[in-house]
Amino acid sequence: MIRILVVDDHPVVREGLVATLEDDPEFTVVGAAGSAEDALPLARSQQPDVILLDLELPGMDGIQAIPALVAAHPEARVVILTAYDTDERVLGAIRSGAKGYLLKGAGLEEIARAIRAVHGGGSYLESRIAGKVLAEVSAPRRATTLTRREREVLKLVAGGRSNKQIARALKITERTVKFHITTILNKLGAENRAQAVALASQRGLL
Amino acid sequence: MIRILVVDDHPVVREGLVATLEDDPEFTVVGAAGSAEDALPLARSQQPDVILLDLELPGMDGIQAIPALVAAHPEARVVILTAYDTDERVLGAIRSGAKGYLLKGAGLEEIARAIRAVHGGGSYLESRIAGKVLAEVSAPRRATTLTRREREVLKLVAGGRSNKQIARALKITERTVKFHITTILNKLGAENRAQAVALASQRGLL
DNA sequence: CTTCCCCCTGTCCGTTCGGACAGGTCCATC
DNA sequence: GATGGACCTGTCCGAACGGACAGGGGGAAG
Repeated sequence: MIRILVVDDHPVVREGLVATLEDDPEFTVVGAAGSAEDALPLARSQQPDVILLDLELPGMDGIQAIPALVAAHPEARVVILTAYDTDERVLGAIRSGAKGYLLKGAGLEEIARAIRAVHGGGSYLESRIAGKVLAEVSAPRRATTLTRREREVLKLVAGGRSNKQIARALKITERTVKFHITTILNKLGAENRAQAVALASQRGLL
Repeated sequence: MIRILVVDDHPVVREGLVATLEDDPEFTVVGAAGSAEDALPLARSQQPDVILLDLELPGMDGIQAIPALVAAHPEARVVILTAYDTDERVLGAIRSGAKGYLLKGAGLEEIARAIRAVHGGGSYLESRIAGKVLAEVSAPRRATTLTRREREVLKLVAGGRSNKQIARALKITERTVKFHITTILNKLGAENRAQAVALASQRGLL
């Protein structure tokens, strides 16, 4: 009997998961929450074997929630079930300790397979996700990680501000703004600021 | 007894909706489909009173599916239940004939309310959605609709192409490209191409 | 203490943008 | 046949952009 905690802010999805998991005699849902904050005390008190976690949550971010949940109950194995499939999200979740990653749209049998896999000490990545992870380890890591300052600059660029305006806003020189933008373009592989905004947007960096 | 057809490509959401709707004695689910193509014959054969429709579907787009479903069974009232809340999606769905619009995250009672409302000949818009619709009718129409050509140009801009490159790609003059871009900036209310890309991206125009 | 990373600054220069002026054709609707 | 929308083109010009050169300071980790 695998004890499961469901964390999803959509009532429909949450109730659907609870109902269908309960149908399977090898699973029992010991708790359901709509936010990471609500899930933490449940993880402590209910001692679930597996936590099914959505990444898009109100309040605390899903990625941050993973270590917090594991800290609350170290035996728990976390399986992500979300609509997001950007590299940042996927790799962030894996690095934070998720043992499974499913995309919404996954069939019920696949969810069951993933739960069994991680409960048995293994891991389960949906094929599309597995591909991303493999690409990450095989490629020496194309620096997609922008520094805090670079993200600040990029957000202002996306807001339509000119270099001069950004300089004023951040209290730095226009020259420094140009420097940051050059770095951003290199890291993202963009030709100019417009493409940088497009790439950042589709990778969820804004 | 309100007859309902559920259309959603996520098995979890679909099953969750079916299960919880069936719990309510005033509803009966007469069919469930994962795509518009599968839903059309069901709409014809099952004659549902209300169709719960997700907008993100494989194959035929959800917005296009609305008139098709209504054509298949004119008595049906369509309620949208989706994660998208961009102006384009919302207004597109309403214009296409949707009578209700709910966001994923809506509670089960709210979904029930919406179904009863549209079945009674009324309509039901979640408050956030209602705000968008009101803004649309009150404001004399801020032209958010880009022409085909403008979208073409904007996509190339987002791809990092310069005006000269766009001109070559579209076999027009660089001057004409500038003309289109000026129009795009005005329509989107952007200061420059970078912001235009950001706005277009978050409104789902790319 | 050295190394590495993030952050900052400077000059020079060719290219690109975007606004403001003004004009044309094609096509569907009325 | 007129009207309006989408699409196209032209010149001029100041401002903005992005690359290339080269350099300094502070904090964290080894």
